[in-house]
Amino acid sequence: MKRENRSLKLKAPRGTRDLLPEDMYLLRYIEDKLRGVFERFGYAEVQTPIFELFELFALRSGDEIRNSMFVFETGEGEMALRPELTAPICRLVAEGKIDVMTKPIKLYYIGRAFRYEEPQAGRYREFWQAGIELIGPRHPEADAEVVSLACISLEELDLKYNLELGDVAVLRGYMTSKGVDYEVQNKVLSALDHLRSRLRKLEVYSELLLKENDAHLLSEVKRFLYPIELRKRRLRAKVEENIPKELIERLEPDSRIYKLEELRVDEVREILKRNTEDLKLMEIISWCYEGLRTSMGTLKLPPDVGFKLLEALKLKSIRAHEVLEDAKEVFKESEEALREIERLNELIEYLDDLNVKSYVLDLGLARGLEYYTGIVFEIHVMGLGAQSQVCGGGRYDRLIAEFGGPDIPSVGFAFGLDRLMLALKMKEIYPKPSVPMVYVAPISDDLRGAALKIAAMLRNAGIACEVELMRRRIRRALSFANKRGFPFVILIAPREYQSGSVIIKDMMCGTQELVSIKDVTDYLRSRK
RNA sequence: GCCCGGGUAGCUCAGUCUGGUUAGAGCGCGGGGCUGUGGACCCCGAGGUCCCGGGUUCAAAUCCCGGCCCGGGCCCCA
Repeated sequence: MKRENRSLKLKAPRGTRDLLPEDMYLLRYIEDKLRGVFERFGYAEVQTPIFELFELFALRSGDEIRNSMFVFETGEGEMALRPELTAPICRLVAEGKIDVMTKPIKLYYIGRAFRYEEPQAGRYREFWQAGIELIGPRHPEADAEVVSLACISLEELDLKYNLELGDVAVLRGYMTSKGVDYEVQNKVLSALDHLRSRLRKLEVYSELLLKENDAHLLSEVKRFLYPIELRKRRLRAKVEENIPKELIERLEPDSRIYKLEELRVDEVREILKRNTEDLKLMEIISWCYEGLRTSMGTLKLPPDVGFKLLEALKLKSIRAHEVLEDAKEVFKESEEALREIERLNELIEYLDDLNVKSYVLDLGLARGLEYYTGIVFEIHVMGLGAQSQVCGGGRYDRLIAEFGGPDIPSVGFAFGLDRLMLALKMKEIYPKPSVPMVYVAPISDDLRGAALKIAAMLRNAGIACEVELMRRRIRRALSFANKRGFPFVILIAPREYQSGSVIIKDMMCGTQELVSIKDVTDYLRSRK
């Protein structure tokens, strides 16, 4: 008690956490549910090392991932704690450890991953992932099954969710038909995703302003607009001859953003609206005139392609068929894109067959990761704060080949178990560890041995029980048993024990019975 | 890296704006009321370097400066 807690320097590192019994129980519960669903679909569990050669993750991931890994040097090369589990699984397959002739290969995993990032709600440096990889089929029915598997998993956990479905193959198909290099495609797709999230943000601000027009929100809006304004001014000042003048002139600087608090709400919203257009324009300038950095130098996207891609941002709706109709119109000149749209059409039919009917189809959804080649999807659970995404996945047909394995297509997804835990905890009713059925308390000190004997007998018979170990007096012992929630207490009293019996007290209703020691096990079994 | 909020008893927190004798509450813990009986009973008790360092002041948990740590948000993702 008098220990100096503050002198204790050893605590769990930032971003990690200790899972207490209640947490572990919930985690195992989720694991069990997911295992059940995965195995019902024919997936088999694998486990890969917690660390891998740094190269495995560095190979295809962007610079940001590079800096967000736990890396350490060994005598046998640079190692990294895995930041995700898809790459290790692909490595495993590429190594030829699984018979790739008999397809499909269905694998699942549950394990920890590590990222060196700033911790936040639902985001840790050490976190749990559970996911599946379907290796072999390249057809839409495989995609559909994977998506429905993710949905069923959440339904099994009794969680309400929102599914967002996208497909980078359409945009890739379009770009390919326009002769855009694969690596440039990757850059554009992640840039598009980034743009998308910033545009959404502007919308959110605009809505929030109507409700809570406070200084805090305004200063946040200001901070968001400031860099945009800055870039506008720079672009205008630069006068790069290769950027068309009419584009630059559309980017009008607006010094009103420096004094937002003096403006009316509708004026601020108007500024936000104008900035959404400006953001898109600047993206075009960046892609098509300034160029995108790739391993082969700075490459530029043809302007007509750039503008076309921006149109993809509008291809988003819960009415999937309409999105596809619009997409056909937008990409009508590209046979490749049309073919992918046709395939998507097939996919949504299959989803319908699998009862996946409510989702947002969004062709602008690209998910930051660069290795996706087909469908991509995200699943969100409301109420989790900034980290609402509990699942992310998609198709990556080139990954295994990139690791030096055979050219096998695959689809997969991963759940964030930490977030699932949060989501379940928020529901108030979530599985909690059970208390042993019986608590054995002696009434006098000389009967402590007897208590141990009785407990041993019960445990032998498979009945979970605890013995009073704190030498509490009977009153405190019952109080403790009550607080812990034991259904039954066995009181060992001198007189009764002498004649071969104990007192069994039902803590629910308060009644107690004298039971002969040899009948205790059966008595408790019958009361179960 | 940037923007908020926080650090006071084992736990959850009040007190801080408006500085002032022994720093509080609830829960928990220990004991008693009751030789051997819990749940919303009563009484008593233990338990604190008020995150650290410096400054202002007759006087600092309280005000100022610096630091550390924790939580939330931006970015990115699970």
